[in-house]
Amino acid sequence: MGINERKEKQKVELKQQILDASVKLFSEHGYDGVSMRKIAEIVEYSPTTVYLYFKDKNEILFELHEIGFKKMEEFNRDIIDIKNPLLRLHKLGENYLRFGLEYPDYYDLMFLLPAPMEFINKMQDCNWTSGDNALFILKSILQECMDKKLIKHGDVDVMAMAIWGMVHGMVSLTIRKRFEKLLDESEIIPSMNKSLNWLMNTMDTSS
Amino acid sequence: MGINERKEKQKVELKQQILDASVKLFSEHGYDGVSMRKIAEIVEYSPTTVYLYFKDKNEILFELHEIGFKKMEEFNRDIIDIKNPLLRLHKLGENYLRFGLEYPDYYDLMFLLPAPMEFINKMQDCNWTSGDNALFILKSILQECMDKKLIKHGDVDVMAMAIWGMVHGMVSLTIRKRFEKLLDESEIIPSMNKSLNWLMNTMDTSS
DNA sequence: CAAAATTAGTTAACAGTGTTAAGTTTTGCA
DNA sequence: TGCAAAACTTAACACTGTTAACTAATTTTG
Repeated sequence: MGINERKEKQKVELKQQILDASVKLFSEHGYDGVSMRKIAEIVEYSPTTVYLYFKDKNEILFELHEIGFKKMEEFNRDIIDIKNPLLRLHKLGENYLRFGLEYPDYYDLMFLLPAPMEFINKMQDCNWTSGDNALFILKSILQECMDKKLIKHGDVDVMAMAIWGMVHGMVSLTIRKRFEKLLDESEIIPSMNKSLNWLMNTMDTSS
Repeated sequence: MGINERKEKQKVELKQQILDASVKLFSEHGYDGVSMRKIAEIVEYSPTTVYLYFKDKNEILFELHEIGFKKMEEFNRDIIDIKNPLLRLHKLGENYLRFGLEYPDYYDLMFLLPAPMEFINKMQDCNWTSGDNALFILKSILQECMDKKLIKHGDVDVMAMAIWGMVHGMVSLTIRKRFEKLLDESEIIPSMNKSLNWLMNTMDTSS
């Protein structure tokens, strides 16, 4: 069935083109810059054709959110080399902050905007796999720190929530412009890193 | 000038009516339920009349954000009675979490949505007074803790950022539904409180 | 008191949004 | 070649915030 194969390939290609157009709009004009009509214009099809390849706009935004998680994974590719789990945890936190500030739009989609979660909730198998994987990495490192007695014994889940909460909180307060009027522009990023340092030091049993 | 007084009073009244209508829509249908046309319909004026009393929709949302801060202040009315600043800090954190979960829509407007900040940025005197005041309370308590040597000496600004970041992070991850698929529904709120406890204990010099 | 000027409010429109139902064109196969 | 299925488009719905231009009411002035 060579003809069916070719048709299948064309379908996959157009789906990818739609996604590429979405990425282009998203990267250049942010979340609000993505609209079904603009996507359709780029791929040179009518707006309704997009709906033959994606259920709705949320599905497209979900795919963009997935791309964001892949970018974040790349950010953390080098941390596995760090032997000391406490240092590795620290670096993971630093990377998280850096990612959020370098890709605020992707960060928004991954952790702030409702769209991707709305899509997940309408799926049959509604799991947030990307979030699950990211949290697993954090928990594993924390467990290792505890096993090696580098941090005080405690509930890993609770500690993971606290640490993730802290870095997420600082990133989201920054990208949603809540620090702008409170801190000096130039002090925001250093302060965030200092806050992370403070937490790491406070946790460290050797200090 | 009794006639001018009456006119002024009428203007103030209609402005208040518009705000009341906005609060009603916001409380009953959330952020997306507030629209200029719906507000106009409630106050029984044409949509464009609203623009004679508020510069734009962002100004209305800014006012709702201010109402949110007043609600939050009420939440913290009783904490001044707590003598021990470390306990007061703990209670402040607990209240923050509780407020965010009880009034997720107001919390959204106060700390997550861009609208109020966009309004502030277009003002001549662009200060985020409400945010400033809230941060001041946190810093003051932290300073008192440090003065009484209940916590390790350090930079108050940095610690405030870390603590605010953590509680804000946990609330925003909750209301933006990032914990839903990761934790058991019933465990979210207890876990958040445990995380706060963990931080407080880790900070406490006596433990 | 009547005319002019100011204030208050409305109508109509612009330029966009996501999404759906119905209709058309293209394609593949018997 | 005819027909069915797939692919795609047109037109429409029900909204959104916002502005310019117009009308109606009210106040001030001559």
